[in-house]
Amino acid sequence: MGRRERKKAATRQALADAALRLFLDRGFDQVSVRDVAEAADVSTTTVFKHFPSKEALLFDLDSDREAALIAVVRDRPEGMSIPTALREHTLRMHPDGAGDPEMARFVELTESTPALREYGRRMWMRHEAALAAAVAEATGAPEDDPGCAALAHFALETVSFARGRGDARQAIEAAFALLEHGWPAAGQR
Amino acid sequence: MGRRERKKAATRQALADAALRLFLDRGFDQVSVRDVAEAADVSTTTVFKHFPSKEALLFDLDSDREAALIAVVRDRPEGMSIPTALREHTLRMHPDGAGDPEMARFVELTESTPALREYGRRMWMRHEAALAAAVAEATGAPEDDPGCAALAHFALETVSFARGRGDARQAIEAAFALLEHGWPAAGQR
DNA sequence: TAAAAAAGTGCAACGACTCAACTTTTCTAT
DNA sequence: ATAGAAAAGTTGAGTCGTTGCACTTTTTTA
Repeated sequence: MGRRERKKAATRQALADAALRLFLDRGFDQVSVRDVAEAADVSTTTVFKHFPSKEALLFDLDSDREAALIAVVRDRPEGMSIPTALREHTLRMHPDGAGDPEMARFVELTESTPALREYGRRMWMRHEAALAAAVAEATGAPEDDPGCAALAHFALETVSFARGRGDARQAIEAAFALLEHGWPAAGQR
Repeated sequence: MGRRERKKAATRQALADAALRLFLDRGFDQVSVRDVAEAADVSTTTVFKHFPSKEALLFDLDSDREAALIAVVRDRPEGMSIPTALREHTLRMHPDGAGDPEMARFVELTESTPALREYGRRMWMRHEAALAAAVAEATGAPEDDPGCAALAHFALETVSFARGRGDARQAIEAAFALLEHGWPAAGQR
């Protein structure tokens, strides 16, 4: 790895670090890209050579979540339904305040800033096509089967739905119950 | 209605008209707010006194869609399930190229411009809470029941899901079938 | 090793949007 | 009816995110 690539990676890291620190400190909207650039001692243009947008400064660690999602569908235990497997995965991934306080502050920041919420949702929803394909593969349906695509879409949407509700865990469970069993008929309610 | 309010409404209408014409003509990103202001013979700042954003210039006719949504749930025919009623409503509202060509061009514009797609979705999703309350009311569940909220969320998401898929009608039907009957068990697939 | 290609950096600019001030219109108290 | 206050419309100057163009630096190629 040449000196050039090392310096590039260092600059990128310095930018991400400075951004995280400043955003947590003052709030996303109270920090300008110029501030971040200055804190990392580069020009504002350089920021956008490393990151496609201001929001992207925060969502740097974004890889192999798609792979995990697909593996959950493909490698689920014998007899477990796809919605159940996805529900367990979603609940497992969901950041309950239990983790370190740094993470808690990060989650609080992203959920309370509209631009970040929206960006996070878009990033998450990018996996819809891949997940739909995995579901189709697992059930033997045609690759672009609309039912599989709908399940993929709604399963991913679940985390967006859980946001802003009081009890996120309960919301996720209710949403997946609907996907698994459908809307209860009038008699059984 | 005084002269003042009339003039205000006239300016607002002139802005919306100019915006629609210019956007359809050149495309959303190829028209600046300044262009719209100039076409309506006001300053750019005035535009933002009438509309909260550039996107809002297009989504002016936005009222009583929520009322219709709630009425669909409340006044559905005896014996018709809520998901079915919402499915019929969604299909009925969906703009198939059948209407006037002006509408077709409008739909094409909003669907091909990312900023407009996103904005349209946000506006549409604003009705989630009201729809969830209507569903809870209709089933006798507590007002903030997570299952009712999930149905409302997913039912609205349906149109977002149908976007970008080849056959929108088929997509909507598949999505509502999932909400109505749940994910088919392994045996019946 | 020179030249050329590629990549990093920065200045200046554009477009969306806001702020503080100014003007005009409407309301209210005499 | 009218002066003065309050409300609302309008504006020019500025901020912030983001991009095009020019320049420097590093790597590759002849």
